[in-house]
Amino acid sequence: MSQTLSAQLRLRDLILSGELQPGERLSEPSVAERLGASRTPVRAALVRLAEEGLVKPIPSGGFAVNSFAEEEIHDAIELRGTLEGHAARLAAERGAPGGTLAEMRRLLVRMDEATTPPISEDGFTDYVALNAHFHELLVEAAGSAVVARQIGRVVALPFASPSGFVLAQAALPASQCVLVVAQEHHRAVVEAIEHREAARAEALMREHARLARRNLELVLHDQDSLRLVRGGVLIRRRGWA
Amino acid sequence: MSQTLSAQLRLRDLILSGELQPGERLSEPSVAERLGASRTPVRAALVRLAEEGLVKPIPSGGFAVNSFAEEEIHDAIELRGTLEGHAARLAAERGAPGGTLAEMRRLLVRMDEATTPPISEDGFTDYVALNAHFHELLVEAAGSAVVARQIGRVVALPFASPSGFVLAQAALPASQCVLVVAQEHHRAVVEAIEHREAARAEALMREHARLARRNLELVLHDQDSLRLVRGGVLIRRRGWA
DNA sequence: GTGATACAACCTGTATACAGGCTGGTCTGA
DNA sequence: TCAGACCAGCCTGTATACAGGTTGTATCAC
Repeated sequence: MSQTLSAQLRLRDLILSGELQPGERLSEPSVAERLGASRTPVRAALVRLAEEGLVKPIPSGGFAVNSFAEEEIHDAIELRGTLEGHAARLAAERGAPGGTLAEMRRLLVRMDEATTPPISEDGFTDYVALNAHFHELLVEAAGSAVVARQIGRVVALPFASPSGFVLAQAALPASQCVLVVAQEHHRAVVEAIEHREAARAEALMREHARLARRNLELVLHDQDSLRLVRGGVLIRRRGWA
Repeated sequence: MSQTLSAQLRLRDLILSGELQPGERLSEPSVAERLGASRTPVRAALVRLAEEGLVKPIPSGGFAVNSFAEEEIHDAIELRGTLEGHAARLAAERGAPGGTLAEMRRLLVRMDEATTPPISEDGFTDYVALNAHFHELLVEAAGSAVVARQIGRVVALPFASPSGFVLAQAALPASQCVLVVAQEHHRAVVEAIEHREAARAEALMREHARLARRNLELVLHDQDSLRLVRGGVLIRRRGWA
């Protein structure tokens, strides 16, 4: 593995885990020393993380750990809904590859199994992986590299990703019902794509993203579950410093 | 100006003007010599252009000038329509700042003047600038940095930008009618945002982007007008090498 | 004549040295 | 005591040297 990639991954972990505080300046020499690399790959890694949004350029040069207002995350999730709706619509309009649809259906069965009440902790963990895969397949079904790239950029922020709040949700009451609704969305969108019902497919994915928005609000008022959200430490809550 | 920014701008110009051919490998030493900079800023510029999409990473390392299939541009324009529709909907739902709306209305008047038949060549040039500004204001009206950033990424590709095909359009018959329709969209979307008609605002911007798709098809069958499209040399036409 | 191999040129990834500029603190004078 | 200026440390942007790997070509063997 290249030093650049290694630095990018480790730096991302340090940020998302909260070891590097939001607002903290990331000087190249200090990061380089911490990661045991030279300034060149560290610089490249910082540029990539800035692209992802985890790090923000400082006017006088260099980068600092970024933080996110609740409204921004709101917007990012809604934007994901619109983009995934776009992808679902394209898939329905143009027709999705048979193999992709078949895999989505297989995934639906496995997700049903994972979400059959009572849901164990492992069930949630399994669901996170399966759900992420499902959303990847949806993008694949649209068959557009341009759309895939764009969605990838939004989803790069972990709390904007489809599975961002699922684990935190597990710690909340009534969480099992939310999963049931989410599953229904998944099932219905596959059906809509198969039947070439474009408007329905789009509307479903938009509504689907709304579940994440609701989870966001719930989680923000529960310090314990917020810790379960990857990158949750970067979230600036309303009325906080 | 920094060497990095200078290299980025000049390299972008070289690519969009066709001086660097699509598919051509851009080795750091050769580019550095051409631009009179050292490898470090050239490398940074290449990374940024790769982010924009003008340049594509090569598996074995380094970058090559990218090219675009007609379908990709299709998709990029439709994606822009969806994102601008998203922005228009947000603006209508949440309410746009009064100042922004006022400026959009002022712009409408000036665009009307520029597009009153018969339209001179200067009229088209003026319209390009005014149109670009109008679309920027639409994004501003949505009041979301997340959305603005995302739209900015799509629009970075010149032929996916709102004014990408306007100049080429000037060389085509019936072009004046298209401008009239586009203007009607502009007028209507401002009205929709003012009246908080979210669904209407969104649908209008989607349809608005379709005009660009139609222009794309027209232009692709007219070699002369294709030359007027910035970055047109990067477009791979169907059935071409 | 063709295929495989070896070599040479080149290119990327990385480390590091250097110059210019910014920041923060301290000291001095009013 | 407070304000302003100066100074030192640090940091970024840039240039360049070096090592490892890749590509393309030329040559040799079959």
